[in-house]
Amino acid sequence: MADKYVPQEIEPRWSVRWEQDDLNRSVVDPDRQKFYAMTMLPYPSGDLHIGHWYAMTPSDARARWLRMRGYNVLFPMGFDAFGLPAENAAIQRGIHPKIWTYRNVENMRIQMRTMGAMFDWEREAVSSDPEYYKWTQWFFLQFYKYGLAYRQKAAVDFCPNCNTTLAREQVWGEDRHCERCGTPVIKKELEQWFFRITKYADELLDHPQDWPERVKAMQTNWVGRSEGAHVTFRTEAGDPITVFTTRPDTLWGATFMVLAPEHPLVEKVTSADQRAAVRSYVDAASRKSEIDRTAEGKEKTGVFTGGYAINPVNQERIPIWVADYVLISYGSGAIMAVPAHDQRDFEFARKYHLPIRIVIQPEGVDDLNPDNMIEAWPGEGVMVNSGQFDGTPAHYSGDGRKNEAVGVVTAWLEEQGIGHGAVNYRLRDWLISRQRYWGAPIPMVYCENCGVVPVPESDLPVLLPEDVDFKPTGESPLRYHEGFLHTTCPACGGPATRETDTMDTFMCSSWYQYRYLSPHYDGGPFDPEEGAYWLPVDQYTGGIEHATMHLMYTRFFTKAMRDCGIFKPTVAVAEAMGRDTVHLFDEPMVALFNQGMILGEPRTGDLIVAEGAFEGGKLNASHITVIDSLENVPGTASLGRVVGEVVSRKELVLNVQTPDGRSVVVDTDESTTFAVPRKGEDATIEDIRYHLEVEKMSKSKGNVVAPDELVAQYGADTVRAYLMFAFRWEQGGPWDSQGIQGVVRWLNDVWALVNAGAPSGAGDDAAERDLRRKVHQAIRKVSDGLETFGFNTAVAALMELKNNLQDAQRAGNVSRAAWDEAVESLLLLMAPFTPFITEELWQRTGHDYSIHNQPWPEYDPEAAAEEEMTLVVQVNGKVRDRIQVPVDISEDDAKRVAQESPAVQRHMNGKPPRKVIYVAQRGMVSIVV
RNA sequence: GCCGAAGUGGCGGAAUGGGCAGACGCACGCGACUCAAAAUCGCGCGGGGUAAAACCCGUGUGGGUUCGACUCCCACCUUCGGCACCA
Repeated sequence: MADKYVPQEIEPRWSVRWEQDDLNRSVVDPDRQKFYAMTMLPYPSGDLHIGHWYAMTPSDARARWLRMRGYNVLFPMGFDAFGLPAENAAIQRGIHPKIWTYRNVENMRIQMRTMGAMFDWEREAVSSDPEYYKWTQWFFLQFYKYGLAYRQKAAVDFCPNCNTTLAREQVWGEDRHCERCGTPVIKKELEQWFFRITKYADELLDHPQDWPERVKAMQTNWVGRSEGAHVTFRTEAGDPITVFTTRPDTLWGATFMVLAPEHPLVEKVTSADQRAAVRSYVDAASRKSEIDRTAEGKEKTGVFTGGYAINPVNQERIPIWVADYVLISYGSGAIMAVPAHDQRDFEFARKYHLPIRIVIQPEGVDDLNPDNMIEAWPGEGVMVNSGQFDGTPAHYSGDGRKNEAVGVVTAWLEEQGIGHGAVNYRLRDWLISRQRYWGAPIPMVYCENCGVVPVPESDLPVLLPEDVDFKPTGESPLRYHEGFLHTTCPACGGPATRETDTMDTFMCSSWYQYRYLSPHYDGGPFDPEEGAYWLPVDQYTGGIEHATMHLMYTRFFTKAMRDCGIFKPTVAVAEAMGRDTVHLFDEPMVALFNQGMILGEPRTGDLIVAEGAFEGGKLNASHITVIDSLENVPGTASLGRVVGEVVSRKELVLNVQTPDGRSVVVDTDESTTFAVPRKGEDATIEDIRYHLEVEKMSKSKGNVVAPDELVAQYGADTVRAYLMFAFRWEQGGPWDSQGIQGVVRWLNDVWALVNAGAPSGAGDDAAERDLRRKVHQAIRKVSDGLETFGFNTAVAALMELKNNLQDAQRAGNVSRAAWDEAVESLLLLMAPFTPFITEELWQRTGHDYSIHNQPWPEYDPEAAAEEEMTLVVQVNGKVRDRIQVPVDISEDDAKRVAQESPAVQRHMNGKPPRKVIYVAQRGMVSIVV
């Protein structure tokens, strides 16, 4: 009897061996085709989560497969190590962010090594290392030099209780409260640094082909391009008010204008008698948060300024209103209101009894009438009430929103000098300033004489000081660090102060794919020799949650780098290598794939009988018994009792739902006794299970799955394979702690099967052909699965192949040679999924180290082809018989055999066939009578 | 409201370009082994129907195209995700 499969013994042994032998070291080799595979790097939170395994191990399997197919594969890993949690730990627990972060990094490195991933640790990059953030700062300087970075006042979220600025993700809930103390946040104006991502708005709309449609759609939405025209109205005093409109063809229908409350002209156009009303409206609007403005629902509010504007197309005098449904941050902060053809304007006009004029009359329906319209008509029609343009058709063209009237009117506006075609975007520039300590300092200096001065490149990095105080003062601790704050001006040598804000951590993660190439290189952000070979990233994988932030920023970064000339040295080397560099550095990642998320495992709460005394509505329990069904409730006690399912628990208090749907509080104390069958009589309240829904894993919900424990229990191979088998990778789903048994059995079977060796009987030709066929069918399925990220079907095919091998072993009808060939293929096909057990068995079957450097088995369609097939016969579209026939049956024979079938004849009822269809590829005959 | 994705057994899921619905697993049931349990092995496992077959129904709902629809078209429902007064 062969020994047992003990992954705990095998896995550490091979980990050490692979590391010693540099098995996963990837080096530039121009003679081989490169493949840069990358998965999103983790934040060093301290513990590797099952979600990390779910994201990384399938990605690793695919990288391994590509390596076996002959690619020179680079699959690096690192840490996105700047960020808020480190600072929170400092404030809450008094640990320095650096110590906390690096301790976590160290721990996670150890955890990650158990995954068996082919990470090239020589290329590890940690974004909080000075040798990393030096270059993050360098990028800032380059962007500044090329006009892509600028400084401006902007509002940030601020918690008045914690006295600190908050990042977006720290603001929670509809009422926008502080994540830590629950106080509603307020807005605060601060001078901040921005990157001009809007300059790339159009280019960002043009996505790499191999990106998911979902991500493309989200980014397109985010950029929010809309085409139309800028038209300049004038106030009666002659001040220009430029508006953006997508419908210049409705200009003649403008019956009023609306300014955003923050619009600079509000004060000036307001008449004396309206001043008080306007001021109070503007004040009220400024006190409301964005959410308040929208949370009030659809009801629009506004106030008349008393001022008038002149419509440049017909010289009409129209009133100017102020309303907060017009946003200062979009377009010009002013609109022309065309209530007949815009729903928002329509609602506003109805509420304040403003005139409505039809200028697009729809065809084929009753004419619109301003008096009885109940909604705006944004659709197609013919221009009316529009002077010389009356009769101009306004129909949407096939390719988008624009109608022909827009083009005609826009041309005329340009001719008249009152407007011009324009494009507007929803996208805003990227605010990168953070009033935070644990990030890369922005390398800028403020001098009284010279103003804003960049730190010279030779002075980088601007080091983050370590001796700082973490009192929540509302500003970065850097502001109070005298040694950091005070410096000399690089231009004039006079006294100056440093910028104390640090950079958004999305900056660090915008270029890490480049730093991986040469994490210790000091001649630039990355070594051009490496870049010229490996770039760009061929396959990027990660969570969908980064669709609009990280993935837009990293695309912007690459384009900005290109325009700053940062790729020039790389291009030169690449061209010398013979690579085509046209558009090579326009995008950071050629292909993208998003995996889903593992959710918590649902379970029902324990059914309990709680006995004790009622006090008000709550039961003070003296004894609690867990029961298996409501049918065997134990004998009645004289005391009060509650029977039902435990829905939740908070410390010593249980919430119990009774069968009639009532919710009862059951309180316990040290004297309460518990009887839990699975634990015995000495159980505690900790042993009572409460109800869990399917929801995101979190410590507070008590539904997290710890990969370390799973690895200790089952081994990494099992955890890897289970994560790949149990879910559609792109979808994810709730964890199922029972399902892993299937994978446990599979690997145990493979272990036993391979160790047992070939069956002793003589080979049977047909059986051997059969086995070989199964092998080649598996090669195809597994390869297909890996290609398309269908890891679950790939593992299913491997399980099936194991079943086939078991059958052959039991039948004992294949020769040793045929058996060995099949086993060898099985191990090779499994290697990307379960690297440890396959390496071990590869060695035990007498093969040369390492299985991971072997070529991927070649698929032979002839070997995979079936000799027989099941001919499916349908009569009037319903399957009536299945007949075994040779694969190469002729069409005539197939049709004849089908019609001879008794079952088929029965259903033909003696009627002649009207039509007989033969589908050779599917082995099917369809008879119509 | 707009944009996008998805609805298949008790559960996770499979089904190449319209062609045998439910691969592979989990759970469950019955049997074997065992003093017993676990592990393991064998059989069964969408619903109805039958002694067994035959047969009928079945991929969110309702229509349509087709010899044939999980797959294509139209309308709708539900769930999830993104954006949201964007002029």
